[in-house]
Amino acid sequence: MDDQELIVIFRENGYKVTTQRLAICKFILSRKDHPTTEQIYQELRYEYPTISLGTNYKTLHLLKALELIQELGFNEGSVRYDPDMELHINMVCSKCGKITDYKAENVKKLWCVIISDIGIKPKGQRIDIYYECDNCK
Amino acid sequence: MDDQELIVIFRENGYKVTTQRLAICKFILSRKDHPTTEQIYQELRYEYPTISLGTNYKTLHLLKALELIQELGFNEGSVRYDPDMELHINMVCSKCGKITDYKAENVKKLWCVIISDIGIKPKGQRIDIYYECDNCK
DNA sequence: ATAAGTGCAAAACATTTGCAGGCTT
DNA sequence: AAGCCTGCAAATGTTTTGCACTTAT
Repeated sequence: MDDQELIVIFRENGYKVTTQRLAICKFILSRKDHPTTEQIYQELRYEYPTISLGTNYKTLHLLKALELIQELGFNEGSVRYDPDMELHINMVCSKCGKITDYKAENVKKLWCVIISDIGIKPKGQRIDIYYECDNCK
Repeated sequence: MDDQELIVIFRENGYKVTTQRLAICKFILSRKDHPTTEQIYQELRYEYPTISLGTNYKTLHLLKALELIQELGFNEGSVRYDPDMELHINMVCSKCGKITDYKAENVKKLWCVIISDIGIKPKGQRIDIYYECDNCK
């Protein structure tokens, strides 16, 4: 997603376009490693030293409300953000905590079978697999 | 799981058997609604008015380490506990937050297919479906 | 008797909120 | 010009930690 698309989305939803918002949005939307709030804040401070934690939180909530990112609560006392809104599996290393996404056509098909078995219309889903990643084993 | 089984598990793992531990364990193991730490604490205080929050947290961590319960982080700023360690789907109402488990043979079969597709040995998994429950819609 | 567990209170974190000043529209 | 947005700081909420006392072994 480029700047222009983001700007249109903000304006269409009645939100102003600010430097901070663009920066936070572009940052999280480009990351595939599901960073925590703190990681996002710390990395943004390199380029925008005066950016505040509050703005960081508010903007992430905004992005969630706009359904551009997904919030994943973990039990390490952290919330992580995932810009992939499509059906996928979060592969979580139970040692180092690294998360990568797994996406495959077959997963989608099987998931559809499960959904129709249950007989409800989901608003969303979250699928985690905990394992030991290559680096850790 | 009855008292005797729990007592054996504690002793075998080198943990002492105390009134508080038994109470907290029996409570959470019997609950199917994935209560939060606070809910567990508040409910236990009716019967054990002097029980402390610290003990509550420590015992829940112990149970997690013994793999008797699962800790599910949500993004409402809460951690919930689930005594069902088998493969199942957490059906989470996105309005009222109520969680019920969905378990079916078919889910297990399909899950096995997904796992073998990915080609790793998972240590565990978490599957949530967000929807609107009957009461809320 | 000893070591581990409890309760309490303080400390450590994470997140939210309120508000004065600044920036987008 | 008006109102939303930002940065800061204080408030809130949750979880962890330290320690003296108690209890299980």
